[in-house]
Amino acid sequence: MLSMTKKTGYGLIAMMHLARLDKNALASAREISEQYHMPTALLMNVLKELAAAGYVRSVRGARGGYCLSKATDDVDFLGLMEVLEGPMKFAKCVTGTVDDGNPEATCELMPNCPISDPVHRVHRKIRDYLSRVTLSDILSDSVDNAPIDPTV
Amino acid sequence: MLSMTKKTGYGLIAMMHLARLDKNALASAREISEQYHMPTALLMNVLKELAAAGYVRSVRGARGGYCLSKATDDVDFLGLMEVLEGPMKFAKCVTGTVDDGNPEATCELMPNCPISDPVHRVHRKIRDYLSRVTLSDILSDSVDNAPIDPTV
DNA sequence: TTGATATGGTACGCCAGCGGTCCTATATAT
DNA sequence: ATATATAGGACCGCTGGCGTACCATATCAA
Repeated sequence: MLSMTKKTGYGLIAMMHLARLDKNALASAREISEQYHMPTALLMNVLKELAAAGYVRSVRGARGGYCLSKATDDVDFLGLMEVLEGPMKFAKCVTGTVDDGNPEATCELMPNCPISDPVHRVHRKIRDYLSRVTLSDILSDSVDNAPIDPTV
Repeated sequence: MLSMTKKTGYGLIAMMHLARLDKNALASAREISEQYHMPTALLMNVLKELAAAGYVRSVRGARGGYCLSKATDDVDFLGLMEVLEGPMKFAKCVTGTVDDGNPEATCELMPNCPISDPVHRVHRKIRDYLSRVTLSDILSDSVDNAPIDPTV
C-alpha cells in the first residue's frame, strides 16, 4: 500500500531527537523511547541498525547512548528507509538500487513486461524525490509543498 | 516497502490492453490473462473490482467481456491503485483521502506526533504525483523523467 | 431447450513480512 | 562489584498480499 514501516517512523523520530541534542551529548534508547511512547525493545533494535549503518554513533556502558554521526543535511529519507526496510521496491520486479546495473530488471512473470518501462520511471521518480528529502528539511518542517512534476 | 501490489500491476496491464482494443470490441478476462501470463482467477477478481468501480464496462454471457468505460486521460494511477488496494497510506497514521476532513489525523500512539507534519507532506506529495500519472502517459511511455521538486 | 461461455459475488487458505519481545554477551561509569 | 548501556541474535503472533474455489446469473449458439 505504498507505506513506510513503523520502524522507519521510530528511526526518524530518534534521529530528530538526536539532532536536537547539545554537541557531544548522548541519549539512550530508553530515554528516547519513553519520551515518545515507543516500544523500548523495538527502538533498541532500530538504533542498533542505524549504528551499524553509520547513521548514529554509539557509546556503550553506563551513561552511554547515541548521537548523530552525520550532518542533518547528509541524512536523507530514502537512505534511512532503506537501512531499516531494505531496498525500496515500487514494484516487486524492480530491483533496489535504481536498477543497479541492469536497466531492464527481468520481471519474474513476463519476459518483456508491458508495464515495465513506465513502472520503472515512476519508481525512480519517487525514489529520487525521497532521496532529496533530508533530515534538515524534516527538522525545519519545510518539506516542500510544490507539486511533483507530473510528466510520466 | 513502498510498493504497489500485484493486483495493481495486473489491473494496469488489463487497462492497457483494453485501451488498445478497437472501438466496441471486448476482451474477456481469460483472453487477457493468458496473453500476459497472469493468474486467470485473480485477474477475474481484479476486473470485477474495476467494473464495480466504473473503470471498465462488463458484458456478461458468452462472447462477453470487458471494455474501458473512461477516456485514457481520465484514468489516473492513484485512482486505479486505490480501487484495488484501498486508500493509500504512506504512514499508518495518515488517513486515506488527503486528511479527508481532519487535517491532523490523530496518531494512534502519540497525541502530537513529532513527525506528523513532514510525513503528511511527503504523503501528499507522492499522492499528488501519482494522481497526475494517467493511463495515457503510461500507454505513450511518456512518463516524465524530470525530478520531483525536492522541497520538503 | 440445452450447453458452453462469460461475469458477479463471496469465501477460504497459504505464507511472507511487519511489529514486538526476550535472552545472552560485552563495555563502561560509579 | 554493580548498575546501566549497547551488540547481536533468536523467536513469535498476526495482518495483509496472493491466489484458489464455488455458486449464481446472464447470454450466445446449436
